[in-house]
Amino acid sequence: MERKVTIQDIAAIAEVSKSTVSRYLNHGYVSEEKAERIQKAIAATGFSSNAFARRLKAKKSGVIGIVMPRVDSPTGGKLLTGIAKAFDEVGCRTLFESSFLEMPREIKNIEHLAQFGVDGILVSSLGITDEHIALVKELKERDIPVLFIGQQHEKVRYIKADDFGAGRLLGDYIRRMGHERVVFVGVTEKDKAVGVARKDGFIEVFSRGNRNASVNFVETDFGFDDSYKKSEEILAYQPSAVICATDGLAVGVMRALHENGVAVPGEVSVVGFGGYELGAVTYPPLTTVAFDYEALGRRAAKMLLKMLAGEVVESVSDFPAQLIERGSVGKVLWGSEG
Amino acid sequence: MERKVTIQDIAAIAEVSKSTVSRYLNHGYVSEEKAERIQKAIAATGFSSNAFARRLKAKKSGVIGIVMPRVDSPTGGKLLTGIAKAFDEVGCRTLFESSFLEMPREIKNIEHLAQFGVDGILVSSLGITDEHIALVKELKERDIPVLFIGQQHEKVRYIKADDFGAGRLLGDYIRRMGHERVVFVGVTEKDKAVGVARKDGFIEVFSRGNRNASVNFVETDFGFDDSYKKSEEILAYQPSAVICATDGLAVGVMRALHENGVAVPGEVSVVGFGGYELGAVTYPPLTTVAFDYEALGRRAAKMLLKMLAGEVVESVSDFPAQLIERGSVGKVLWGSEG
DNA sequence: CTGTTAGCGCGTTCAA
DNA sequence: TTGAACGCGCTAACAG
Repeated sequence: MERKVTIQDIAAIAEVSKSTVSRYLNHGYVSEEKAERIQKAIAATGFSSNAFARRLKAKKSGVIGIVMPRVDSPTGGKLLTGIAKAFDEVGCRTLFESSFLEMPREIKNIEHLAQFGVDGILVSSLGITDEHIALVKELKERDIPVLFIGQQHEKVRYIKADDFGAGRLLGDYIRRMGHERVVFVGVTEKDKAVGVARKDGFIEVFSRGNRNASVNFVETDFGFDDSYKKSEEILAYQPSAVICATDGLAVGVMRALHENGVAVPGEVSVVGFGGYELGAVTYPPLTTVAFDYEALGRRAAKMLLKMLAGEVVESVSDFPAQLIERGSVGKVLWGSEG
Repeated sequence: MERKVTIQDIAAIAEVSKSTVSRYLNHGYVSEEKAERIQKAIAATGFSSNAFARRLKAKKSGVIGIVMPRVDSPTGGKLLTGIAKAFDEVGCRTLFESSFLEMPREIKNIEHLAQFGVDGILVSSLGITDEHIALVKELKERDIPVLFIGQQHEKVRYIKADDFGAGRLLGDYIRRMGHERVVFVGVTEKDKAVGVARKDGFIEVFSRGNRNASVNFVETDFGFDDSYKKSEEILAYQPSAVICATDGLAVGVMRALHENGVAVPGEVSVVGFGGYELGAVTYPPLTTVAFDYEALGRRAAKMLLKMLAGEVVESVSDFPAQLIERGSVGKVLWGSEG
């Protein structure tokens, strides 16, 4: 590898023409004898074909574009890990861009990546707008498939965790634990997945046919500090349980409760969504509805690979959640409320 | 952007030759008049030059390769964020690969990226071996600069946090708080930064000229669970303070202490290295020595950019740490030990 | 099954 | 200052 090894070089070493090498690399219509010589030459030089040159002709670069809002979050990190592993296994490279939580930037990222010449694009989205749809349509004509992660829209292909189901799971659980007066700490409804689906799922199961059920809603930003600051508002409702749209929010609430001398789960129960490691280290450890984001990432990668191969894939919106009972939810004794 | 816009297309629109467009894009030896026409065409089409084609000729692709052990960690995520921001600002793309914590793979990643044709490589390393050095030397001849992050070796360019200084900072602090009998919970010495420098720095300041100082060492793997499991061994030394090489380790120790009914910081103090958010949500919140990994990432990116520009840069090993006093360290009253 | 030939989109000569 | 012609490394079409 003294300098860049080209297909030309190994053609010379193996004493064949470059096209034979190319054929060996791509389809395989080569005689055993020459194939072996080529194989040796490649092994000896550590050659791997230049993706830039290949893309020019083959329209395939082996490079996948990835857009994420951020990676410095447990969710984003796990997701990217799953994606990276899956693509790594099939020899695909990943070109990474971040939207830094800005929606307009997300669009720019996709355009960028497409113009760059990636084979396909994976977008961990903040929300799918009309602009997204138009862009994806254009890219489809240019044979660049796009798969969205984490948000849904019937006009595009997507894969997302079952936020609604997760909400239902928690609604059922909290109800069975005897809670009736609860506060749901959520985020902006612009986020259909985290802000709407989780809440709706919870309310549907929790409130259905239960006259005594009471759900008050408190909106915060994402993040530990934000829910912490809203604790006064939350406590004013005198809930027996606080349901938080993310684990980060839940941890903030727990901290506030702790500082106000409110016992968890003795007096107030707290639950979150996410299953972050964060929640495992608190006192008490946080009960949560967990998504396996790494698995979600892997599956997304595999879906895109299928799309690349021209197969038709169906969107996935039921990627399952799992209840992890740790120690932050208690059973309400009959008549103990108020 | 109906289909891929090429330099040819905008040449036609602007009624100039492709080479004029190319010149406009790269140097700028174009008449004002034509420059304006070209400028308009580019804006109208959303054109951006095809990196694959460009790399073929120009040997510059505007793509930087990044190798990281993992991203599903607070450290990795912050680092990548800083890197991504800095490169984004100058219009560089980032090709990402993970070594998945395997050292041999780290080498493969670098080779891969180089053969792919990236302009330069940033490696968040697990440790710099002779193989690394040889490879970097080869790549230097091919004009592909490599910058290591997090590990040091005099034969390569690197940037790393001042682990030794961080250890000293903590050694001084713990000593001033009156502790004498402590346990240092560390990781393998193969990791020169985390496993060696932090410990050595701590011991140097903590023990110097203090006959009563006693530091026992317990080795664990990285990770919350690992230190948790070693708690018995740690407590057997009856320390008044436990120093942990990472915050994750510290949180595991705190949990074990808590479950054993040992008050923190009342009976035993606990500190970590890292400054992760993780430590901010525990009870008590964890006192720690923090590194600003996002800033570190930005600085690394800028260093590589300079190397790309042909400037000579010096390795950095004093990226500073900062003590964050939260609530897990108490003052030892005179004579209260044992 | 194989080698020859012709571009992919771009940057860089070279004359003009 | 400009445009024409060439080639980067590779794959695909062709003829053998």
